[in-house]
Amino acid sequence: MKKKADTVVYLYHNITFMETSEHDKRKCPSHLSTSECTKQLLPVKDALDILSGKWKLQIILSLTFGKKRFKQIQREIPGLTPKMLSKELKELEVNELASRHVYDTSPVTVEYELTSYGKTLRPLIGELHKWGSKHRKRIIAKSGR
Amino acid sequence: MKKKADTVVYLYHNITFMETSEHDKRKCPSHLSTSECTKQLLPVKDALDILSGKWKLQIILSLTFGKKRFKQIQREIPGLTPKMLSKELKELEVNELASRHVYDTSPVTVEYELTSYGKTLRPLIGELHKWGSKHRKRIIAKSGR
DNA sequence: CTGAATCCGCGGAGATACTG
DNA sequence: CAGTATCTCCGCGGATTCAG
Repeated sequence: MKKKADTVVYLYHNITFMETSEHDKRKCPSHLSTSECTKQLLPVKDALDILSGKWKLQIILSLTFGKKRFKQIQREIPGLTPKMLSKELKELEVNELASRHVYDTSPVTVEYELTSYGKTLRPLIGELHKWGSKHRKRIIAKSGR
Repeated sequence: MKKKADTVVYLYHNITFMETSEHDKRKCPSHLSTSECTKQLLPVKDALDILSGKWKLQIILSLTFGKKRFKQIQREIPGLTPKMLSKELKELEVNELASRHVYDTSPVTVEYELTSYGKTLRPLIGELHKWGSKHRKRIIAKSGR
């Protein structure tokens, strides 16, 4: 968890802050002012970071169907290794999209669950789905298959 | 441009097709049926592919402000090399989000422009922006800076 | 100016094995 | 079961150079 690296600070949430003093035009499209950049571009990237990647979406989708245990999720998503699952779940937790509950059984039971905040992603995913469907149809039509 | 690789076909649009015959549970979350997977997951991924990556968003954003020449775009986006810009623009073209016009001057002039189809991304980006902004505020508040 | 070609290094992710 | 540790490999993307 780095603290500072040049003019940009990365937090563990994957959120990029601009150091107001000196970032200027260097990390930002030059047709935007500094504040415009922060306002326009970064939030979109934040949202994208949450959803993109090879597994995130599938994990989120899996959790929308209810509480799941670690192994359960892994079984549902072919090819997903424990290392990756662990990493992704941590990110979801840090961003408060999923919650982790440990039950003191033996061996341990851990359940993951989408938080109510996590469920606010629904409409966004809906929009992605809407546009994606149209796009898919359009492209398939073109390539004539 | 591969044609077939196992049960999945990748086209140059980055669209993933399922071979209906045998993909079954192998490339898909097992809690979804084959058709469900195609219907639910893939379109969202399509949309995500269009927008994610280090440069795509900035390029699209740059083009929303009007026609631009190659070098012009590059100048506006710090750190963007011609190789990457070229690659990204090709993808946008292939997906019909941007169009390329060559003018027979000397040296050559090439202009890029968002297609009207490309502009249909607007609401989607708007949604990403909306959610991303909220998320950003939430996380910043938590980490108390 | 608008790219294409080449080289190369780093980090992300897979495979495998291991621990509490 | 729920992860961690270690190793390895590959490919993205940066830097640089060249061509039309």
